Amino acid sequence: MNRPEGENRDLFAIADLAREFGISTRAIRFYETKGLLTPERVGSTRVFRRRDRARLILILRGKRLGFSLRDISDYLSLYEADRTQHAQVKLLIDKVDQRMDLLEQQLADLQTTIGELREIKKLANERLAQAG
Amino acid sequence: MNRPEGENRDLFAIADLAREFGISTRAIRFYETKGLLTPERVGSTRVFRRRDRARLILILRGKRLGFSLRDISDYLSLYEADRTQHAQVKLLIDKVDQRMDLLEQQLADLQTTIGELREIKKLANERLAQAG
DNA sequence: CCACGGGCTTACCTATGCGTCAAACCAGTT
DNA sequence: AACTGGTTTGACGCATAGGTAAGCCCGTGG
Repeated sequence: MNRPEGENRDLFAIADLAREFGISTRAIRFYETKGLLTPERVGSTRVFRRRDRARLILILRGKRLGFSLRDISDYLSLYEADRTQHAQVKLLIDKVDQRMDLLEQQLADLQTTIGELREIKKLANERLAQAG
Repeated sequence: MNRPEGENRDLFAIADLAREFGISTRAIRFYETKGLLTPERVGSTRVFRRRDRARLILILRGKRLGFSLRDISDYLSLYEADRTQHAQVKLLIDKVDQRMDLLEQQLADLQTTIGELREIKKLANERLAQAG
């Protein structure tokens, strides 16, 4: 009745992945046009294997991290075994470092903003109390 | 000869602000069309006061924080003195909280990614050593 | 036989946030 | 008068990441 779950299977339809990861089939096709996924075909129908599924997971993580599909594409090329070239890897590690710096900066800015909002909120509350 | 600096003056031309904050005049006009800035006019020429300059600073911080101009616009409405309504403020504080959660999530994801990159780098180095 | 669910492709549409001219208008100077 | 520099409004362009049909094909079940 219920097929084995993600990890255990080896063949996935586009809708399977879409459902599993809560994205649209359109998005998946889009990633393919950008070269991030390269599903096989049976006739004209896409057939994804575990490898594609793994890549998709990395794609989605990359997106959560705020990287562009272009960046993610570069990152994915790291996983193309043999071509693991030192320079490439360094370049990507640098990108990740930059991204971390940016996020830390943002967190700091946010602390400031939060402080201001609390202040505004306090004033608002006082005003409400007086008006009441 | 040299005019007083930002803080001390009260009138600014569009180019003054653009220069001071390292953005284009086009960007400033764009913010105006979006209602984030409302400079006065002398004839057809925009004239900005300290208030506009202050708002611009907030706009730029909002952008650093990754908020959309729409969000920033909402945030700025907080500074419209009297209308500091409790609900509004809460709503925005929520947004900031959400943003913080997101950033923390991103930082966590980044730690994972960094770990993986280090691993890849290590493998690459080993391979280089063997090849050498 | 025919409808129905999925999948495919092509192609146009959207939202963001400006960049990049273009054409025009003043103001002050030479 | 001509030129320079700054400003204005319009309007089109661009990149990113898909959304949203439209139209076609295929296999299945009633």
